[in-house]
Amino acid sequence: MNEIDPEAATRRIKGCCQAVAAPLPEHRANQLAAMYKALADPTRIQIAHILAAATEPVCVCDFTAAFDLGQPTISHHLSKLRDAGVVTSLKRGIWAFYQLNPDMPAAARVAIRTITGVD
Amino acid sequence: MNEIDPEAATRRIKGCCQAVAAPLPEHRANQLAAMYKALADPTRIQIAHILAAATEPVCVCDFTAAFDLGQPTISHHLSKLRDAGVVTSLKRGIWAFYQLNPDMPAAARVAIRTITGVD
DNA sequence: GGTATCCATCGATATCTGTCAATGTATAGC
DNA sequence: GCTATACATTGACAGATATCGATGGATACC
Repeated sequence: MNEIDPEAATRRIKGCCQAVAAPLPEHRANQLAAMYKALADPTRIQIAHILAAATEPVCVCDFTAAFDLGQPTISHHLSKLRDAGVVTSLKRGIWAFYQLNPDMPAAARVAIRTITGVD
Repeated sequence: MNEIDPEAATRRIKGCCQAVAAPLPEHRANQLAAMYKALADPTRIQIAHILAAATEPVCVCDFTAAFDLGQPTISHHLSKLRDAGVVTSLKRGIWAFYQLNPDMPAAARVAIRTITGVD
């Protein structure tokens, strides 16, 4: 009703409160949080690093060889990255290959560049 | 002993394996993962967004007013960001104010720029 | 000093997450 | 078809996390 919330005005007089930026759209905040969550694990950071350095899709067996983790765990991490749109997968015969998603969200691309240390 | 691991050679013949980039130093992967973990929450994304848009340190009471969350929960999120080195805090009288850490890790600075949509 | 306010910390709890062992599914080669 | 291999999925479990209510510590004001 009132243009000014009297309680807020009182608080402002007391010297603590100020105008604050409008929040990001909820879906945007969720989207960014989900992307960072996908990268919020050392193993997935390493996977992203390996994929960023590779010139061809990388076989899952290379990941299971590179990390001291069970095959289901590697599979779990890869699917997290795939769900986040960071990587894509393809099957060739028996093998599954992963690569960075060429259509990765822009925010993810920036993060990958950070991981590779390009800038 | 041998220069070539026969089992690896066999697998290579089968067509699945390839040379893969050396992993990042463990501490670097952990550091990046911890930083992304700090931002892997919608509320903390919003907090970072507000701080990036602010010209002065922001009072905790502004955060408790901006989010539909209890005061202890806000305090929890702020301390997560502080532990990650993304924000710093100061007390003035009764109030606590938070701002982006001017000496934030470079990777965090890139992430904040992503959140604000500057690039 | 007494009281009120702001914020951090503690304790509890429900949910999420990383990991492994076991199982399922699909393909290749015999 | 049978077997072996590669990978995904499921189930289980320990540890982390987001949230809240309650409490505690510090400061301002009377």
